[in-house]
Amino acid sequence: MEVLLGLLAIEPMSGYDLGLTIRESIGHFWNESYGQIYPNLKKLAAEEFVTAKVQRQKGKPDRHIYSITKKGRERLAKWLAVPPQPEVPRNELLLKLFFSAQVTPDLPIAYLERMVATERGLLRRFEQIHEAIDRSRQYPDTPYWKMAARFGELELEAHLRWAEEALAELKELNEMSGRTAIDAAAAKEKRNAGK
Amino acid sequence: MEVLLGLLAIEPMSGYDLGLTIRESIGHFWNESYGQIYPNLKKLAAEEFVTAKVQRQKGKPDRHIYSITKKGRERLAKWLAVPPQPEVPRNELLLKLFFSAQVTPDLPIAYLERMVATERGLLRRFEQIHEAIDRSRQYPDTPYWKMAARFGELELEAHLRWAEEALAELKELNEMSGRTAIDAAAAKEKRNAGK
DNA sequence: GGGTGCATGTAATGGGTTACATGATTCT
DNA sequence: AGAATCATGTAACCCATTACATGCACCC
Repeated sequence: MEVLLGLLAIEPMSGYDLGLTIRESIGHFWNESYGQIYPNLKKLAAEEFVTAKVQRQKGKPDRHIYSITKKGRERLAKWLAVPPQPEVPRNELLLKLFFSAQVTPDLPIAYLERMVATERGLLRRFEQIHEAIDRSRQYPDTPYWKMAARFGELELEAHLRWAEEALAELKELNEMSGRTAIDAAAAKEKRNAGK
Repeated sequence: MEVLLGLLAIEPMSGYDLGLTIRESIGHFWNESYGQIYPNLKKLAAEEFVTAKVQRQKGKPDRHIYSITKKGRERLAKWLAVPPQPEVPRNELLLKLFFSAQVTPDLPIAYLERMVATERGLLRRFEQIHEAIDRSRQYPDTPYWKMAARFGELELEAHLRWAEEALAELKELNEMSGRTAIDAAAAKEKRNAGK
């Protein structure tokens, strides 16, 4: 709901564009589906937080370009003044890892390797985001946009460092899984005593 | 749903205990409310993934102790074998920061300072979690539990480093906000050219 | 000819939180 | 006396995703 207001405060655009913009520029910390965007735009228009102009097109459907109103800006400012509530995280990968003693270690190993691959790709995307922000020169916004992007970058780096550490340990566990649990525990004791 | 199965695979317990356990040991990456736990336990029992035993108490309501069945373990293993889907993140703080050009910088400054305070507290909690895991000696599980806790730790550290970096920049922006936007932009240009 | 992109929208479905209700005990 | 803890459970509600529907244009 308020994301729409926030983005329209930067620039008027259509519901479709809002979807694209959300995915491309704030997708790493926020998400909104079209099944949410279109009905919410209607509600915002009904309460006069935004106004719509129809733009006819040939061959393609009409575009509804939404602009924020003064009333909308007030509502946005009011929302921005509400301290953000701590989120309830849900990390399925960690949950499965937590229960992985129930299966063989090669399952979590595969998951972490997949995670490393996708996150490495994302890391490169952040460089592009920074460059895009630098090019845009939308003055008062840019420092905030960069901070948000930087957050994603630092978090990703932390994830990758963790994943490497965890993978090393999982592979050790995997090698030991041939022996019995007691042997494995003893081996670990010995190693820890050694250093 | 499957969290319940996973936790009951470690140890039989009541719905109430499941709620406490989730909050205390996996609360940093997963959450489940009682409005979810109790109905789901009923469903799991109806499909024979778990069985219940009633434990009478004086003064307090009866406790329903749930245990996982063979069928339940199979279902858990099957679920663990499904690759975890990448989550849709939602970070309200970052979203508000992203739009903060609409307000004065002291708003995001306050939010980040609050975040730093709460996360520092959490960081200390992680030490306790590690110690608790070390004490428990629940053999095959402990390495996985430690990895999950380590994830939370590293992520927190990354957040804190980011917050310090961002706070420094926000305070700079705040000092400049007395002058006009053009002055501020010019000042930044100069600084960047200087180094 | 068939897939993809543009562009809007609705309906079904599912997931989850919050609030409420109960009732005894223990702590402040 | 009043609040908090133990312990279960239900119902109302909100939010969100997914699937579906439409229809033209463009590319292979």
